[in-house]
Amino acid sequence: MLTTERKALLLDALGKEGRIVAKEFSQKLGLSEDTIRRDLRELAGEGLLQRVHGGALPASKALKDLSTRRNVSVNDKAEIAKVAAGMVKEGQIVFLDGGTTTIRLARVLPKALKATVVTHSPDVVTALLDHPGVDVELIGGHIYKHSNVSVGAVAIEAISQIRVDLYFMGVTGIHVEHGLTTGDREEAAVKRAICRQAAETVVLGSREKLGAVSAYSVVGFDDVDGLIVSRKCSEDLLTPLRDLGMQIISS
Amino acid sequence: MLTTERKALLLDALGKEGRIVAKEFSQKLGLSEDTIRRDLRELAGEGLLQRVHGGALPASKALKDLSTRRNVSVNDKAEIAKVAAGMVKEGQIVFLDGGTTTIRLARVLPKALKATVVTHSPDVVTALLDHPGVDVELIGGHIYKHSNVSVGAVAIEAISQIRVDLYFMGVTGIHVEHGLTTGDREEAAVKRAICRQAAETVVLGSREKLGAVSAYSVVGFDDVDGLIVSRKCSEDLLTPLRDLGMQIISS
DNA sequence: AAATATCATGCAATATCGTGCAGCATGTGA
DNA sequence: TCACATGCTGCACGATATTGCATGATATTT
Repeated sequence: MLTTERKALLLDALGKEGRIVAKEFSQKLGLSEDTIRRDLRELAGEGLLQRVHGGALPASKALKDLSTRRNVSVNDKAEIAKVAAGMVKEGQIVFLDGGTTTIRLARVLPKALKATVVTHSPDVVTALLDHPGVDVELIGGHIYKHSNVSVGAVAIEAISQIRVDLYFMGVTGIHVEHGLTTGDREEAAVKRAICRQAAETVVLGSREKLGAVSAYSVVGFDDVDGLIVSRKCSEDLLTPLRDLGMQIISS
Repeated sequence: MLTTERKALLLDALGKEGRIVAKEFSQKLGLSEDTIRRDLRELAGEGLLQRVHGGALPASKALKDLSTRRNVSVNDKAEIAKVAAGMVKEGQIVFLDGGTTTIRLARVLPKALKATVVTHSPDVVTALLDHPGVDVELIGGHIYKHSNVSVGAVAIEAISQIRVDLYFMGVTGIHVEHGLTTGDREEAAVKRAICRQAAETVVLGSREKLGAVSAYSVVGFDDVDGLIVSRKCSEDLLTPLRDLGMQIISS
Protein backbone atom coordinates (compact mmCIF):
# COMPACT_ATOMS: atom_id res chain seq x y z
CA MET A 1 0.00 0.00 0.00
CA LEU A 2 1.29 3.41 -0.97
CA THR A 3 1.60 5.81 1.88
CA THR A 4 0.06 8.61 -0.09
CA GLU A 5 -2.88 6.43 -0.82
CA ARG A 6 -3.22 5.64 2.84
CA LYS A 7 -3.21 9.29 3.74
CA ALA A 8 -5.89 9.91 1.17
CA LEU A 9 -7.91 7.12 2.74
CA LEU A 10 -7.51 8.71 6.13
CA LEU A 11 -8.70 12.07 4.89
CA ASP A 12 -11.57 10.46 3.04
CA ALA A 13 -12.66 8.56 6.10
CA LEU A 14 -12.32 11.70 8.14
CA GLY A 15 -14.54 13.57 5.75
CA LYS A 16 -17.15 10.83 5.81
CA GLU A 17 -17.14 9.76 9.42
CA GLY A 18 -16.05 12.98 11.01
CA ARG A 19 -13.39 11.24 13.06
CA ILE A 20 -10.66 8.65 12.93
CA VAL A 21 -9.69 6.18 15.61
CA ALA A 22 -6.10 5.09 15.13
CA LYS A 23 -6.64 1.62 16.49
CA GLU A 24 -9.63 0.84 14.28
CA PHE A 25 -7.87 2.05 11.19
CA SER A 26 -4.73 0.06 11.85
CA GLN A 27 -6.82 -3.09 12.13
CA LYS A 28 -8.83 -2.31 9.04
CA LEU A 29 -5.68 -1.83 6.96
CA GLY A 30 -3.67 -4.53 8.64
CA LEU A 31 -0.91 -2.16 9.65
CA SER A 32 0.54 -1.20 12.99
CA GLU A 33 -0.94 1.62 14.96
CA ASP A 34 2.42 3.33 14.79
CA THR A 35 2.12 3.71 11.07
CA ILE A 36 -1.33 5.20 11.31
CA ARG A 37 -0.25 7.52 14.09
CA ARG A 38 2.72 8.62 12.02
CA ASP A 39 0.44 9.43 9.12
CA LEU A 40 -1.95 11.32 11.34
CA ARG A 41 0.93 13.28 12.81
CA GLU A 42 2.15 14.28 9.39
CA LEU A 43 -1.30 15.17 8.15
CA ALA A 44 -1.80 17.24 11.26
CA GLY A 45 1.52 18.91 10.52
CA GLU A 46 0.10 19.95 7.18
CA GLY A 47 -2.97 21.29 8.88
CA LEU A 48 -5.18 18.76 7.10
CA LEU A 49 -6.61 17.39 10.29
CA GLN A 50 -6.45 17.87 13.99
CA ARG A 51 -4.73 15.36 16.20
CA VAL A 52 -6.51 14.19 19.34
CA HIS A 53 -5.79 11.47 21.84
CA GLY A 54 -6.75 8.20 20.20
CA GLY A 55 -7.14 9.45 16.68
CA ALA A 56 -7.96 12.59 14.75
CA LEU A 57 -10.68 15.09 13.97
CA PRO A 58 -11.18 17.45 11.02
CA ALA A 59 -8.94 20.48 11.05
CA SER A 60 -11.14 23.43 10.36
CA LYS A 61 -13.43 24.67 13.01
CA ALA A 62 -16.32 24.66 10.63
CA LEU A 63 -15.88 21.00 9.92
CA LYS A 64 -15.14 20.22 13.50
CA ASP A 65 -18.49 21.63 14.41
CA LEU A 66 -20.05 19.41 11.83
CA SER A 67 -18.55 16.31 13.29
CA THR A 68 -18.75 16.96 17.00
CA ARG A 69 -22.13 18.52 17.12
CA ARG A 70 -24.02 15.51 15.95
CA ASN A 71 -27.39 17.10 16.31
CA VAL A 72 -30.38 16.95 14.05
CA SER A 73 -29.29 20.14 12.45
CA VAL A 74 -26.37 18.43 10.76
CA ASN A 75 -28.72 16.25 8.79
CA ASP A 76 -30.91 19.21 8.11
CA LYS A 77 -27.98 21.06 6.68
CA ALA A 78 -26.93 18.15 4.52
CA GLU A 79 -30.39 17.98 3.00
CA ILE A 80 -30.60 21.69 2.44
CA ALA A 81 -27.17 21.69 0.83
CA LYS A 82 -28.22 18.96 -1.56
CA VAL A 83 -31.35 20.78 -2.62
CA ALA A 84 -29.45 24.01 -3.10
CA ALA A 85 -26.76 22.26 -5.13
CA GLY A 86 -29.47 21.01 -7.45
CA MET A 87 -30.52 24.58 -8.19
CA VAL A 88 -27.22 25.53 -9.78
CA LYS A 89 -27.32 25.35 -13.55
CA GLU A 90 -24.51 24.91 -16.02
CA GLY A 91 -22.68 28.14 -16.74
CA GLN A 92 -24.12 30.13 -13.88
CA ILE A 93 -22.19 32.49 -11.63
CA VAL A 94 -23.01 31.65 -8.04
CA PHE A 95 -22.04 33.41 -4.84
CA LEU A 96 -21.53 31.21 -1.80
CA ASP A 97 -21.55 32.76 1.64
CA GLY A 98 -19.42 31.45 4.46
CA GLY A 99 -20.93 29.06 6.99
CA THR A 100 -21.32 25.37 7.54
CA THR A 101 -24.26 24.92 5.21
CA THR A 102 -22.66 26.68 2.28
CA ILE A 103 -19.46 24.71 2.75
CA ARG A 104 -21.48 21.54 2.56
CA LEU A 105 -23.18 22.95 -0.49
CA ALA A 106 -19.81 23.50 -2.11
CA ARG A 107 -18.79 19.95 -1.35
CA VAL A 108 -21.87 18.41 -2.90
CA LEU A 109 -21.79 20.44 -6.09
CA PRO A 110 -21.30 18.08 -9.03
CA LYS A 111 -17.57 17.81 -9.58
CA ALA A 112 -17.82 18.21 -13.32
CA LEU A 113 -20.33 21.08 -13.24
CA LYS A 114 -19.17 23.96 -15.38
CA ALA A 115 -19.90 27.04 -13.32
CA THR A 116 -18.27 29.94 -11.56
CA VAL A 117 -18.36 30.26 -7.80
CA VAL A 118 -17.62 33.57 -6.13
CA THR A 119 -17.03 33.52 -2.40
CA HIS A 120 -15.49 35.42 0.45
CA SER A 121 -14.90 32.25 2.43
CA PRO A 122 -11.52 30.48 2.34
CA ASP A 123 -13.27 27.31 3.47
CA VAL A 124 -15.49 27.32 0.41
CA VAL A 125 -12.42 27.72 -1.77
CA THR A 126 -10.85 24.70 -0.14
CA ALA A 127 -14.03 22.68 -0.50
CA LEU A 128 -14.03 23.37 -4.24
CA LEU A 129 -10.42 22.42 -4.89
CA ASP A 130 -11.39 19.04 -6.26
CA HIS A 131 -14.13 20.36 -8.52
CA PRO A 132 -12.28 20.68 -11.81
CA GLY A 133 -15.23 22.20 -13.60
CA VAL A 134 -15.84 24.98 -11.14
CA ASP A 135 -14.01 28.27 -11.56
CA VAL A 136 -13.50 29.98 -8.23
CA GLU A 137 -13.20 33.71 -7.64
CA LEU A 138 -12.16 34.78 -4.19
CA ILE A 139 -13.23 38.05 -2.61
CA GLY A 140 -10.47 39.54 -0.49
CA GLY A 141 -10.64 41.76 2.55
CA HIS A 142 -10.16 41.73 6.26
CA ILE A 143 -10.64 38.30 7.76
CA TYR A 144 -13.33 38.15 10.40
CA LYS A 145 -12.05 35.18 12.33
CA HIS A 146 -15.21 34.24 14.09
CA SER A 147 -16.78 33.19 10.80
CA ASN A 148 -13.66 32.91 8.66
CA VAL A 149 -14.85 35.17 5.88
CA SER A 150 -13.44 38.38 4.50
CA VAL A 151 -15.34 41.56 5.29
CA GLY A 152 -14.80 45.30 5.31
CA ALA A 153 -14.47 48.01 2.71
CA VAL A 154 -12.12 46.03 0.51
CA ALA A 155 -14.51 43.10 0.36
CA ILE A 156 -17.51 45.29 -0.39
CA GLU A 157 -15.60 47.16 -3.07
CA ALA A 158 -14.63 43.87 -4.71
CA ILE A 159 -18.20 42.62 -4.52
CA SER A 160 -19.53 45.76 -6.14
CA GLN A 161 -17.52 44.92 -9.21
CA ILE A 162 -19.13 41.61 -9.99
CA ARG A 163 -22.54 40.37 -10.96
CA VAL A 164 -23.84 36.98 -9.96
CA ASP A 165 -26.84 34.97 -11.08
CA LEU A 166 -27.57 33.31 -7.80
CA TYR A 167 -26.61 34.07 -4.21
CA PHE A 168 -26.88 31.45 -1.48
CA MET A 169 -27.08 33.41 1.73
CA GLY A 170 -26.53 32.00 5.17
CA VAL A 171 -27.98 33.81 8.17
CA THR A 172 -28.38 33.11 11.86
CA GLY A 173 -31.89 34.46 12.23
CA ILE A 174 -35.02 34.22 10.11
CA HIS A 175 -37.94 35.99 11.67
CA VAL A 176 -41.33 37.09 10.33
CA GLU A 177 -41.11 40.55 11.81
CA HIS A 178 -37.38 41.16 12.00
CA GLY A 179 -36.44 39.67 8.68
CA LEU A 180 -33.00 38.16 8.15
CA THR A 181 -30.40 38.84 10.80
CA THR A 182 -26.83 37.88 11.56
CA GLY A 183 -24.46 38.23 14.47
CA ASP A 184 -21.92 40.66 13.09
CA ARG A 185 -22.29 44.15 11.67
CA GLU A 186 -19.57 43.70 9.07
CA GLU A 187 -20.97 40.45 7.86
CA ALA A 188 -24.39 41.98 7.53
CA ALA A 189 -22.95 44.76 5.39
CA VAL A 190 -21.21 42.26 3.14
CA LYS A 191 -24.35 40.19 2.73
CA ARG A 192 -26.28 43.31 1.78
CA ALA A 193 -23.64 44.18 -0.79
CA ILE A 194 -23.87 40.74 -2.35
CA CYS A 195 -27.65 40.92 -2.42
CA ARG A 196 -27.42 44.08 -4.48
CA GLN A 197 -25.28 42.35 -7.08
CA ALA A 198 -27.30 39.16 -7.29
CA ALA A 199 -30.06 38.51 -9.79
CA GLU A 200 -31.57 36.06 -7.36
CA THR A 201 -30.98 35.48 -3.66
CA VAL A 202 -31.80 32.26 -1.85
CA VAL A 203 -31.52 31.88 1.91
CA LEU A 204 -30.39 28.61 3.45
CA GLY A 205 -32.22 28.14 6.72
CA SER A 206 -31.64 25.09 8.84
CA ARG A 207 -34.23 24.40 11.45
CA GLU A 208 -32.85 26.30 14.40
CA LYS A 209 -32.68 29.53 12.41
CA LEU A 210 -36.42 29.80 11.93
CA GLY A 211 -37.97 32.20 14.38
CA ALA A 212 -34.55 33.30 15.67
CA VAL A 213 -33.30 36.87 15.70
CA SER A 214 -29.68 38.06 15.81
CA ALA A 215 -28.23 41.47 16.49
CA TYR A 216 -27.73 42.87 13.01
CA SER A 217 -30.32 43.14 10.32
CA VAL A 218 -29.28 42.06 6.85
CA VAL A 219 -32.28 42.59 4.59
CA GLY A 220 -36.01 42.11 4.69
CA PHE A 221 -37.86 39.40 2.85
CA ASP A 222 -38.47 41.74 -0.07
CA ASP A 223 -34.88 41.43 -1.15
CA VAL A 224 -34.71 37.66 -1.23
CA ASP A 225 -36.41 35.34 -3.65
CA GLY A 226 -36.42 32.01 -1.94
CA LEU A 227 -35.80 30.11 1.25
CA ILE A 228 -34.64 26.54 1.46
CA VAL A 229 -35.62 24.79 4.67
CA SER A 230 -35.58 21.29 6.03
CA ARG A 231 -38.44 18.98 5.26
CA LYS A 232 -38.99 18.60 8.96
CA CYS A 233 -39.75 22.24 9.59
CA SER A 234 -43.12 22.81 11.16
CA GLU A 235 -45.73 24.47 8.98
CA ASP A 236 -46.54 26.90 11.77
CA LEU A 237 -43.25 28.64 11.21
CA LEU A 238 -43.46 28.57 7.46
CA THR A 239 -46.95 29.83 6.67
CA PRO A 240 -46.36 33.39 7.91
CA LEU A 241 -43.31 33.52 5.65
CA ARG A 242 -45.35 32.26 2.73
CA ASP A 243 -47.83 35.00 3.42
CA LEU A 244 -45.02 37.49 2.97
CA GLY A 245 -44.52 36.23 -0.54
CA MET A 246 -41.50 34.05 0.13
CA GLN A 247 -41.02 31.09 -2.10
CA ILE A 248 -40.26 28.22 0.23
CA ILE A 249 -38.42 25.18 -0.99
CA SER A 250 -38.61 22.22 1.31
CA SER A 251 -35.95 19.53 1.15
CA MET B 1 7.81 -3.56 -26.45
CA LEU B 2 7.88 0.08 -27.38
CA THR B 3 8.39 2.48 -24.57
CA THR B 4 5.63 4.74 -25.80
CA GLU B 5 3.31 1.80 -25.87
CA ARG B 6 4.29 0.92 -22.32
CA LYS B 7 3.68 4.46 -21.16
CA ALA B 8 0.25 4.36 -22.70
CA LEU B 9 -0.40 1.16 -20.79
CA LEU B 10 0.69 2.81 -17.59
CA LEU B 11 -1.60 5.76 -18.10
CA ASP B 12 -4.46 3.45 -19.02
CA ALA B 13 -3.96 1.39 -15.90
CA LEU B 14 -3.72 4.54 -13.84
CA GLY B 15 -6.99 5.75 -15.23
CA LYS B 16 -8.70 2.43 -14.53
CA GLU B 17 -7.22 1.44 -11.21
CA GLY B 18 -6.49 4.86 -9.84
CA ARG B 19 -2.97 3.88 -8.92
CA ILE B 20 0.12 2.05 -10.08
CA VAL B 21 2.47 -0.05 -8.03
CA ALA B 22 5.84 -0.28 -9.74
CA LYS B 23 6.57 -3.78 -8.52
CA GLU B 24 3.26 -5.26 -9.69
CA PHE B 25 3.55 -3.69 -13.08
CA SER B 26 7.08 -4.89 -13.63
CA GLN B 27 5.96 -8.44 -12.93
CA LYS B 28 2.92 -8.16 -15.15
CA LEU B 29 5.01 -6.97 -18.09
CA GLY B 30 8.03 -9.12 -17.32
CA LEU B 31 10.31 -6.13 -17.13
CA SER B 32 12.53 -4.82 -14.40
CA GLU B 33 11.21 -2.39 -11.87
CA ASP B 34 13.84 0.04 -13.02
CA THR B 35 12.25 0.33 -16.40
CA ILE B 36 8.83 0.96 -14.96
CA ARG B 37 10.25 3.49 -12.55
CA ARG B 38 12.00 5.24 -15.38
CA ASP B 39 8.75 5.47 -17.30
CA LEU B 40 6.90 6.74 -14.28
CA ARG B 41 9.57 9.35 -13.69
CA GLU B 42 9.29 10.59 -17.24
CA LEU B 43 5.51 10.65 -17.21
CA ALA B 44 5.66 12.56 -13.97
CA GLY B 45 8.02 14.99 -15.64
CA GLU B 46 5.34 15.66 -18.22
CA GLY B 47 2.80 16.17 -15.49
CA LEU B 48 0.77 13.17 -16.64
CA LEU B 49 0.85 11.48 -13.27
CA GLN B 50 2.13 11.95 -9.81
CA ARG B 51 5.07 10.01 -8.53
CA VAL B 52 4.88 8.52 -5.04
CA HIS B 53 7.01 6.08 -3.13
CA GLY B 54 6.19 2.65 -4.49
CA GLY B 55 4.44 3.70 -7.64
CA ALA B 56 2.27 6.51 -8.95
CA LEU B 57 -1.09 8.19 -8.55
CA PRO B 58 -3.14 10.39 -10.89
CA ALA B 59 -1.80 13.88 -11.22
CA SER B 60 -5.02 15.67 -10.47
CA LYS B 61 -5.56 14.43 -6.94
CA ALA B 62 -5.89 17.30 -4.55
CA LEU B 63 -3.38 15.51 -2.40
CA LYS B 64 -0.62 16.16 -4.82
CA ASP B 65 1.21 18.50 -2.50
CA LEU B 66 1.04 15.89 0.20
CA SER B 67 3.02 13.35 -1.69
CA THR B 68 5.71 15.59 -3.05
CA ARG B 69 6.60 16.15 0.53
CA ARG B 70 8.97 13.43 1.44
CA ASN B 71 9.74 12.97 5.05
CA VAL B 72 13.12 14.62 5.19
CA SER B 73 11.73 17.56 3.41
CA VAL B 74 8.94 17.81 5.93
CA ASN B 75 11.45 18.19 8.68
CA ASP B 76 13.42 20.64 6.61
CA LYS B 77 10.36 22.73 6.09
CA ALA B 78 9.46 22.63 9.74
CA GLU B 79 12.86 23.97 10.67
CA ILE B 80 12.80 26.66 8.03
CA ALA B 81 9.34 27.70 9.13
CA LYS B 82 10.49 28.04 12.71
CA VAL B 83 13.44 30.21 11.79
CA ALA B 84 11.28 32.40 9.59
CA ALA B 85 8.66 32.75 12.30
CA GLY B 86 11.35 34.06 14.60
CA MET B 87 12.09 36.87 12.18
CA VAL B 88 8.65 38.44 12.52
CA LYS B 89 8.61 41.35 14.94
CA GLU B 90 5.74 42.81 16.89
CA GLY B 91 3.62 45.16 14.85
CA GLN B 92 5.01 44.23 11.47
CA ILE B 93 3.00 43.70 8.31
CA VAL B 94 4.03 40.42 6.76
CA PHE B 95 3.06 38.86 3.46
CA LEU B 96 2.85 35.09 3.36
CA ASP B 97 2.90 33.30 0.03
CA GLY B 98 1.00 30.12 -0.59
CA GLY B 99 2.83 26.82 -0.29
CA THR B 100 3.50 24.18 2.27
CA THR B 101 6.36 25.96 3.96
CA THR B 102 4.52 29.22 4.42
CA ILE B 103 1.50 27.42 5.80
CA ARG B 104 3.74 25.82 8.36
CA LEU B 105 5.21 29.22 9.05
CA ALA B 106 1.74 30.56 9.72
CA ARG B 107 1.03 27.75 12.11
CA VAL B 108 4.17 28.27 14.17
CA LEU B 109 3.79 32.01 14.51
CA PRO B 110 3.38 32.87 18.20
CA LYS B 111 -0.33 32.81 18.87
CA ALA B 112 -0.28 36.05 20.82
CA LEU B 113 1.99 37.93 18.41
CA LYS B 114 0.52 41.27 17.45
CA ALA B 115 1.10 41.56 13.75
CA THR B 116 -0.70 41.77 10.43
CA VAL B 117 -0.48 38.98 7.88
CA VAL B 118 -1.41 39.60 4.27
CA THR B 119 -1.85 36.56 2.06
CA HIS B 120 -3.41 35.31 -1.12
CA SER B 121 -3.66 31.79 0.20
CA PRO B 122 -6.90 30.51 1.79
CA ASP B 123 -4.85 27.86 3.55
CA VAL B 124 -2.77 30.47 5.31
CA VAL B 125 -5.95 32.18 6.45
CA THR B 126 -7.21 28.93 7.91
CA ALA B 127 -3.89 28.28 9.61
CA LEU B 128 -4.10 31.65 11.33
CA LEU B 129 -7.65 31.27 12.62
CA ASP B 130 -6.48 30.40 16.10
CA HIS B 131 -3.95 33.24 16.33
CA PRO B 132 -5.96 35.89 18.14
CA GLY B 133 -3.17 38.45 17.93
CA VAL B 134 -2.71 38.23 14.19
CA ASP B 135 -4.80 40.39 11.91
CA VAL B 136 -5.32 38.75 8.55
CA GLU B 137 -5.90 40.50 5.24
CA LEU B 138 -6.87 38.32 2.35
CA ILE B 139 -6.01 39.12 -1.26
CA GLY B 140 -8.79 38.09 -3.61
CA GLY B 141 -8.68 37.06 -7.21
CA HIS B 142 -9.01 34.04 -9.42
CA ILE B 143 -8.19 30.82 -7.63
CA TYR B 144 -5.41 28.85 -9.25
CA LYS B 145 -6.35 25.44 -7.99
CA HIS B 146 -3.05 23.75 -8.49
CA SER B 147 -1.53 25.83 -5.71
CA ASN B 148 -4.70 27.10 -4.06
CA VAL B 149 -3.80 30.77 -4.21
CA SER B 150 -5.52 33.70 -5.85
CA VAL B 151 -3.86 35.15 -8.92
CA GLY B 152 -4.69 37.33 -11.88
CA ALA B 153 -5.33 40.99 -12.44
CA VAL B 154 -7.61 41.36 -9.43
CA ALA B 155 -4.99 39.93 -7.11
CA ILE B 156 -2.21 42.08 -8.51
CA GLU B 157 -4.39 45.18 -8.29
CA ALA B 158 -5.13 44.44 -4.64
CA ILE B 159 -1.49 43.80 -3.89
CA SER B 160 -0.46 47.09 -5.46
CA GLN B 161 -2.55 48.86 -2.85
CA ILE B 162 -0.70 47.62 0.18
CA ARG B 163 2.77 47.96 1.63
CA VAL B 164 4.36 45.20 3.65
CA ASP B 165 7.46 45.13 5.82
CA LEU B 166 8.46 41.57 5.11
CA TYR B 167 7.61 39.11 2.39
CA PHE B 168 8.20 35.40 2.78
CA MET B 169 8.37 34.05 -0.72
CA GLY B 170 8.08 30.41 -1.68
CA VAL B 171 9.49 29.21 -4.99
CA THR B 172 10.04 25.87 -6.66
CA GLY B 173 13.48 26.61 -8.08
CA ILE B 174 16.54 28.39 -6.72
CA HIS B 175 19.37 28.41 -9.20
CA VAL B 176 22.61 30.38 -9.37
CA GLU B 177 22.21 31.28 -13.02
CA HIS B 178 18.46 31.21 -13.49
CA GLY B 179 17.51 32.89 -10.23
CA LEU B 180 14.17 32.18 -8.59
CA THR B 181 11.61 30.29 -10.62
CA THR B 182 8.15 28.83 -10.19
CA GLY B 183 5.91 26.54 -12.15
CA ASP B 184 3.12 28.91 -13.16
CA ARG B 185 3.17 32.15 -15.08
CA GLU B 186 0.37 33.75 -13.07
CA GLU B 187 1.97 32.88 -9.80
CA ALA B 188 5.27 34.33 -10.95
CA ALA B 189 3.53 37.60 -11.80
CA VAL B 190 1.89 37.75 -8.40
CA LYS B 191 5.16 37.09 -6.61
CA ARG B 192 6.81 39.87 -8.57
CA ALA B 193 4.01 42.23 -7.62
CA ILE B 194 4.42 41.41 -3.95
CA CYS B 195 8.18 41.88 -4.20
CA ARG B 196 7.62 45.41 -5.43
CA GLN B 197 5.49 46.26 -2.41
CA ALA B 198 7.76 44.69 0.19
CA ALA B 199 10.48 46.49 2.09
CA GLU B 200 12.26 43.19 2.53
CA THR B 201 11.88 39.85 0.77
CA VAL B 202 13.03 36.54 2.18
CA VAL B 203 12.92 33.30 0.23
CA LEU B 204 12.11 30.01 1.94
CA GLY B 205 14.10 27.24 0.28
CA SER B 206 13.79 23.68 1.43
CA ARG B 207 16.47 21.37 0.29
CA GLU B 208 15.06 20.07 -2.95
CA LYS B 209 14.60 23.59 -4.29
CA LEU B 210 18.30 24.41 -4.37
CA GLY B 211 19.76 23.98 -7.80
CA ALA B 212 16.33 23.37 -9.30
CA VAL B 213 14.84 25.41 -12.14
CA SER B 214 11.17 25.76 -13.01
CA ALA B 215 9.49 27.14 -16.08
CA TYR B 216 8.75 30.72 -15.07
CA SER B 217 11.22 33.25 -13.78
CA VAL B 218 10.12 35.27 -10.76
CA VAL B 219 12.98 37.63 -9.93
CA GLY B 220 16.75 37.53 -9.76
CA PHE B 221 18.71 37.51 -6.58
CA ASP B 222 19.04 41.30 -6.69
CA ASP B 223 15.44 41.71 -5.65
CA VAL B 224 15.54 39.49 -2.60
CA ASP B 225 17.30 40.17 0.64
CA GLY B 226 17.69 36.78 2.25
CA LEU B 227 17.31 33.08 1.86
CA ILE B 228 16.43 30.66 4.62
CA VAL B 229 17.63 27.13 4.01
CA SER B 230 17.84 23.92 5.96
CA ARG B 231 20.83 23.33 8.17
CA LYS B 232 21.52 20.20 6.19
CA CYS B 233 22.05 21.96 2.88
CA SER B 234 25.43 21.25 1.37
CA GLU B 235 27.82 24.19 1.30
CA ASP B 236 28.58 23.50 -2.34
CA LEU B 237 25.15 24.75 -3.27
CA LEU B 238 25.24 27.71 -0.94
CA THR B 239 28.61 29.34 -1.59
CA PRO B 240 27.81 30.44 -5.14
CA LEU B 241 24.68 32.12 -3.79
CA ARG B 242 26.71 33.83 -1.09
CA ASP B 243 29.03 35.10 -3.79
CA LEU B 244 26.01 36.76 -5.38
CA GLY B 245 25.51 38.76 -2.23
CA MET B 246 22.66 36.71 -0.80
CA GLN B 247 22.33 36.67 2.92
CA ILE B 248 21.86 33.04 3.83
CA ILE B 249 20.21 32.05 7.05
CA SER B 250 20.67 28.43 7.99
CA SER B 251 18.21 26.74 10.30
C1' DA C 1 -3.08 7.33 43.14
C1' DA C 2 -2.99 3.20 40.44
C1' DA C 3 -4.09 1.00 36.21
C1' DT C 4 -4.53 1.38 31.57
C1' DA C 5 -4.22 3.37 27.08
C1' DT C 6 -2.00 6.20 23.95
C1' DC C 7 1.94 8.79 22.63
C1' DA C 8 6.64 10.18 20.60
C1' DT C 9 11.14 8.70 19.54
C1' DG C 10 15.09 5.84 18.38
C1' DC C 11 16.44 1.89 16.07
C1' DA C 12 16.90 -1.97 12.93
C1' DA C 13 15.12 -4.58 8.97
C1' DT C 14 13.31 -4.21 4.70
C1' DA C 15 11.73 -1.93 0.48
C1' DT C 16 12.24 1.41 -2.83
C1' DC C 17 14.81 5.04 -5.18
C1' DG C 18 18.08 7.32 -8.44
C1' DT C 19 22.27 6.99 -10.96
C1' DG C 20 26.12 5.15 -13.35
C1' DC C 21 27.46 1.61 -16.25
C1' DA C 22 27.50 -2.15 -19.43
C1' DG C 23 25.16 -5.20 -22.79
C1' DC C 24 22.34 -5.37 -26.67
C1' DA C 25 19.57 -4.08 -30.54
C1' DT C 26 18.69 -0.97 -34.17
C1' DG C 27 19.87 2.60 -37.28
C1' DT C 28 23.22 5.36 -40.15
C1' DG C 29 26.78 6.91 -42.95
C1' DA C 30 30.96 5.80 -45.20
C1' DT D 1 30.14 -4.56 -44.85
C1' DC D 2 32.10 -2.06 -41.17
C1' DA D 3 32.48 1.35 -37.66
C1' DC D 4 29.98 4.08 -34.88
C1' DA D 5 26.08 6.49 -32.78
C1' DT D 6 21.78 6.12 -30.40
C1' DG D 7 18.31 4.34 -27.50
C1' DC D 8 16.55 0.88 -24.37
C1' DT D 9 17.14 -2.35 -20.73
C1' DG D 10 18.85 -4.68 -16.60
C1' DC D 11 22.15 -4.79 -12.83
C1' DA D 12 24.92 -2.89 -9.02
C1' DC D 13 25.21 0.17 -5.34
C1' DG D 14 24.85 3.82 -2.15
C1' DA D 15 21.05 6.80 -0.60
C1' DT D 16 16.48 7.37 1.09
C1' DA D 17 11.87 5.86 2.73
C1' DT D 18 8.84 2.93 5.20
C1' DT D 19 7.50 0.03 8.78
C1' DG D 20 7.17 -2.45 13.25
C1' DC D 21 9.02 -2.96 17.68
C1' DA D 22 10.99 -1.44 22.09
C1' DT D 23 11.02 2.05 25.45
C1' DG D 24 10.12 5.62 28.40
C1' DA D 25 6.89 9.65 28.61
C1' DT D 26 2.25 11.42 28.82
C1' DA D 27 -2.68 11.27 28.97
C1' DT D 28 -7.09 9.13 30.46
C1' DT D 29 -9.82 6.41 33.35
C1' DT D 30 -11.04 4.09 37.51
